Amino acid sequence: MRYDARMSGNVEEAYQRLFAAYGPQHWWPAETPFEMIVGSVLTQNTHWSNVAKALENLREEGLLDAAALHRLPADELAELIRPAGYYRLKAGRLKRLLDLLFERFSGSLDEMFSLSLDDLRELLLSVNGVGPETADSILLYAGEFPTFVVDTYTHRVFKRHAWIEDDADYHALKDHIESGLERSAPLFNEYHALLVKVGKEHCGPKPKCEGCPLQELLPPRGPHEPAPLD
DNA sequence: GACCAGGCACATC
DNA sequence: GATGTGCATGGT
Repeated sequence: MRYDARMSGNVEEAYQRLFAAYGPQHWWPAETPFEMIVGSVLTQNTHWSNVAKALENLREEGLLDAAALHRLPADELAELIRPAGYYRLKAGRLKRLLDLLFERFSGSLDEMFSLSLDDLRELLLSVNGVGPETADSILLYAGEFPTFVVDTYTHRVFKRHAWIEDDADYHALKDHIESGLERSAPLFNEYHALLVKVGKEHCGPKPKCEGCPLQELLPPRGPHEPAPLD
């Protein structure tokens, strides 16, 4: 996704610099929309390498399939996703999400994704264990809806640079980013991936600003002064 | 061994 | 409404 002249503000400037520095990220590493839905839950507060192990366990058992996973008892699911951590919690969350898929949409992802963005977002959020980031991940990465996924890295990058107030919550940051960009699923996908990339390399709990593509975007409080967060 | 990671719900004040 | 806590594995 290349820079588009209609984008504006530091949101766009940051994207432009990140894309120039890192190029397309080809996110995310799941093969099907259903796998992305499962991954969205498994990756809650968890490194993707652990999620990949859990997904591989499911793949080996032929369980990366909505109907098959829906039939699997929660305790068996828990054991298979153990490498992803919080495995009992996440097994329950996945089962509740699958219950919704089958009770409301006969197990059809196409039918589920035929809802409007706002309606489906609200529905996903009604599932216990699906919060704003998980809902937006499902909508963007599996459903290809133009909704921005705000994660820990997004918060850190935007607050460290003082591009948004320190107390900005999920939706404040989401609205800020969405309003500064063309509303496009491929663009939101790429931007989120780039923020994770720069987050891992430069904007973790301990900032490593040397060589950061965002270093020249000077915030009011001074270059890369860590914001009082975390 | 401590620290961290593509969160979320629930308890308590 | 804000703040604290449990959930758990695996890599650095």
